[in-house]
Amino acid sequence: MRRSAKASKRQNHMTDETAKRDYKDTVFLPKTAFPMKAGLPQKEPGILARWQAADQYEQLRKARAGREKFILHDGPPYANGDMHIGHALNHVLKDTVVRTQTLLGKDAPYVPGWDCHGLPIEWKVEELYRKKKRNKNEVEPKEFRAECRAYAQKWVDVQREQLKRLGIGGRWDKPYLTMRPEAEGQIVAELMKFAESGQLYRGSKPVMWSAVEETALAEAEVEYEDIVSTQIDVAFEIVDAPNCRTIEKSRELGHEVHAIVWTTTPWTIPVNQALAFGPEIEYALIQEEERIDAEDDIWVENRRYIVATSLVASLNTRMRENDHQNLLRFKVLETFEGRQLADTLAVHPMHKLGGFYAKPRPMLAGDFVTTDSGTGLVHMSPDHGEDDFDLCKANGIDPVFAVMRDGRYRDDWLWLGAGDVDGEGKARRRSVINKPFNSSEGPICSDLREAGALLSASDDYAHSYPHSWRSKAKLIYRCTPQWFIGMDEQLSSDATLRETAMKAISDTRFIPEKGRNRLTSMVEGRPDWLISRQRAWGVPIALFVHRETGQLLVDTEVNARIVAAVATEGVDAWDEARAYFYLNGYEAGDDPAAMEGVMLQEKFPRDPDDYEMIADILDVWFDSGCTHAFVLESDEWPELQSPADLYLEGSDQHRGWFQSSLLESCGTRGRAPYDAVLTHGFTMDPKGMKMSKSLGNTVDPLKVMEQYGADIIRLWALSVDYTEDHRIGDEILKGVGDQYRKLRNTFRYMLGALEGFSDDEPLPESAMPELERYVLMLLGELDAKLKRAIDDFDFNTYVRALTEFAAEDLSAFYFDIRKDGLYCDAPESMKRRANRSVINIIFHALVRYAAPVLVFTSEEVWHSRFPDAGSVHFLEWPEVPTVETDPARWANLRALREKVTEAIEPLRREKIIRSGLEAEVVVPESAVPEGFSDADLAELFITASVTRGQVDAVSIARTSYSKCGRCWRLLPEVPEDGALCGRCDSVVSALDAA
RNA sequence: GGGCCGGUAGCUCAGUUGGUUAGAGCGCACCCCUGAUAAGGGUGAGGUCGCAAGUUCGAAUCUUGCUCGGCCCA
Repeated sequence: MRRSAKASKRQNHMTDETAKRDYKDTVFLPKTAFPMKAGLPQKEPGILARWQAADQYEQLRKARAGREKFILHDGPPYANGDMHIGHALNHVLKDTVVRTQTLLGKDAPYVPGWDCHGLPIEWKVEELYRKKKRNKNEVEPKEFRAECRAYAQKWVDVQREQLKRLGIGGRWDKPYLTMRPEAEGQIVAELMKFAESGQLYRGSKPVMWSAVEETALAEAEVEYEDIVSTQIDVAFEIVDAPNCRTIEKSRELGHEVHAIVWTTTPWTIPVNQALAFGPEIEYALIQEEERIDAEDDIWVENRRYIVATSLVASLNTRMRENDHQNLLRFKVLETFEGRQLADTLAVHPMHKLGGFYAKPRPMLAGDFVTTDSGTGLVHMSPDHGEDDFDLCKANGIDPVFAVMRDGRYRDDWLWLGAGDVDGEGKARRRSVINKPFNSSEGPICSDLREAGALLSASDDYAHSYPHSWRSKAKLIYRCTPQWFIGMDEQLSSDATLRETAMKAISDTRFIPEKGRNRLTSMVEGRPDWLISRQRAWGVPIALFVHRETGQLLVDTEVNARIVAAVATEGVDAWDEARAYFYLNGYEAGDDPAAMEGVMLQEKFPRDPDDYEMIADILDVWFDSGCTHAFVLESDEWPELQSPADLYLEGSDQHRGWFQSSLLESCGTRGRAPYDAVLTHGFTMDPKGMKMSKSLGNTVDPLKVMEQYGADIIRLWALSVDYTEDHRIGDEILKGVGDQYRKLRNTFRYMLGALEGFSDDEPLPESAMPELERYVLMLLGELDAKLKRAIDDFDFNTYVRALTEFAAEDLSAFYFDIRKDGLYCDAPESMKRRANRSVINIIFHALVRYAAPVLVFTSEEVWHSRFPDAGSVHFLEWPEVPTVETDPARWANLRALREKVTEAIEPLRREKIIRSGLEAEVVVPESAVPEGFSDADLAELFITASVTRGQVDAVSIARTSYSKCGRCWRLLPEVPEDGALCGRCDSVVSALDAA
């Protein structure tokens, strides 16, 4: 019977003097001061401080001067509020792009920027005013803007520190801000280019309008909420239907025929100007079939109605639910095709008021009419709907501007205008978003009911409706004068802006590719670009319009004066007091006749009174669309150039910055400002649900940094598939932490293994054992894979390849096999030197590979080995040796190794074998790849011995050899447990002698 | 409501033009080691590939519908 290891040990102690010696001191264990525990939250700020003190960004620019450039142009986040997880992901991706390109040896500068103008900041400042009981209208615009500027600057500073803490490297001492005068001037200059090329025009258009804030809102400022509205069915009597026999026949028989429209915005009925039908839709002539106990006698016996056939049933339902007293049902008399309604005329229910209401309302064919809901007939008010506006415009019907800024009808409006009072003399006029005003009992419904035109009205229609994101007030469409950039103007280049942009999209690389579709479909179908806003905090639409002719003044000299002024003084330079100068180039008091070189027109100075000085400002999307002009092309950041290699933002920016930049650049420069566009998805909670403060499922990156460290957030951001939506949560972060520790320990082991590694120790690859050569080949494969991943911006693959290499090829395979040699071989032995040479090569490669990902930890690792060296981030991509080995042979070897470990396991469970070193292995001869000796196999499998036999499967037996007291291997040459093997004996002798 | 995108083990991800028992790493369970030790090694259990039809000899992969989630738009 074999002695158990425990028993033999005890016996050695009792019987053998030499076995008592503890050889631990003679073993070359890894030694390093690099701690296992990271303590990132404490450590990272110190590393940051060192970078800052060393002026890292500037030094890096110098180090890479003259190299091929890679320009990632930062999309400006809005300077409002703390960094959130979306910013963190976005900036980690950007930083990783910059750092990987830098690592590849390129000069990859990064100038961060902020979007500073706009409504959200105005709102914050106004909120502060309200708290102080100040009225914004009493504040000088200049003062108000100064406070907006200060507010934006405050958040720029806050976010800057937060992003720095994340380890984002960049020109933090000089970021670009859209509110710098230089930027504001360039933005005006860009606007002038559109004006000068004839792409800019003033039009009117229904825009999302807040009657509370008294402003048009951008799409991004609109949010949809579920509300309950009043729905009404209104009858418009048809007075002429030249192409519809069905209607005419009925009319000839003495019936009134009414078109029924359905709406959830009763307030638009007073501004109705037309009706729309679907030419492909089938309509029905209907009349009431039964009615019980009609009290309100609006049901005229001889009336017939027109609605879409498929919607008769739903109309019936509304009628019934509307009034339980009057159970009535319509029956279909006849049907006809919608196109027969062409040239039909109806009259407004309030036509008796005369004036605006007297004119017959044409019925127009509209592609947008559906039979999803309503009646298949749509009431049109060009003032208050986009479809309405477009269809009416096409038919020569102009908006009437009946609703004022504050949401009330104009004073002179015939119905519900200022003079409209109820029986008690109270004004009936209210804001059109007022709920009672629209209700079934409100003045509109009452009047329609009285006019016999209200078929149904119920305050029960639940739907999603646009609201202001700030005030939460309901929004309306309201027609207002606005400035546009035309998408389909034929330009001198012989292409329209739309065509130029489409071409630019096809010339752009998209990562992932699906972004191309998205941008294409948006540019393809988008309307003209609305760029004006009626607000205070922004870049002025610094234009003059001749009052008499309505002509936009396009004079390059005037424009140049304005641009120069804004570029030095900022947006406040657009001041009425300066109008004379801008228009004429000299001050009002000067006598042009007395001036030298005076041009003819200057003798007849332009009178500011003849010109309207536009008070609108530019939408912030125009600002940010100009960043390429005032950042990439600017002399202020000489490290940059245009076009950018890459724009990188969230997928929402297809509609935002990617598009505004594209249109701006195509309109002024004929091409995109970028060669490639990378988009990332959004970060969700652990269940894949959107994060929101109200749900309480947000993850605060600042807290994650406090708890785990910035490197963990970075590793997280690079581990997920950023091209899609992805998740974050405690479990996920814990997993990332595990992954981090694995990498960290691999580095720690290498640091320990390389302790005292000197310059004359490395061996050439040619002198290395095959295992070393194989591992170098694996490193070469990894290297190629990582390079490809960088080219593809595929950081997920990058990180995975890196961690799998560290865990599988190094930790579980190579390091495990070579532990024996590393710990126990003589320091000068070739095998140990080869091993350390390879670990050294791997160390230099891995610390570089890891640097763009774990920016802090890699620095810590690097300085742990080379305390006096510069930053790891100055290093370039490693040159890994190219080594030829037969990969298939090694793959087979590793497969066999797995079979062996698998076979050992049952014996381990039965306590027959503990360590693999106690196993004598027999492997099927056929399974052993060419060229490995039995001794090689024993070493690679970390077993006592391997022999090959004519067997089908691997078999294991416990060895009868004794265990070396130093290296713990069980070998035939060891006389008894605790004695030394030959190798250890000579090493120990040498040490003892020394 | 419309357009686009996505739903593969507990987690993060692979799955080439449809083709043998759907893979990896981590985590987990168990075992070993105690000379990488709040580490290291090994083995193993986890998936009706969102659901349902269809095409096909054969579908995670193609088609349709549904469902859940996301972005954008209304």
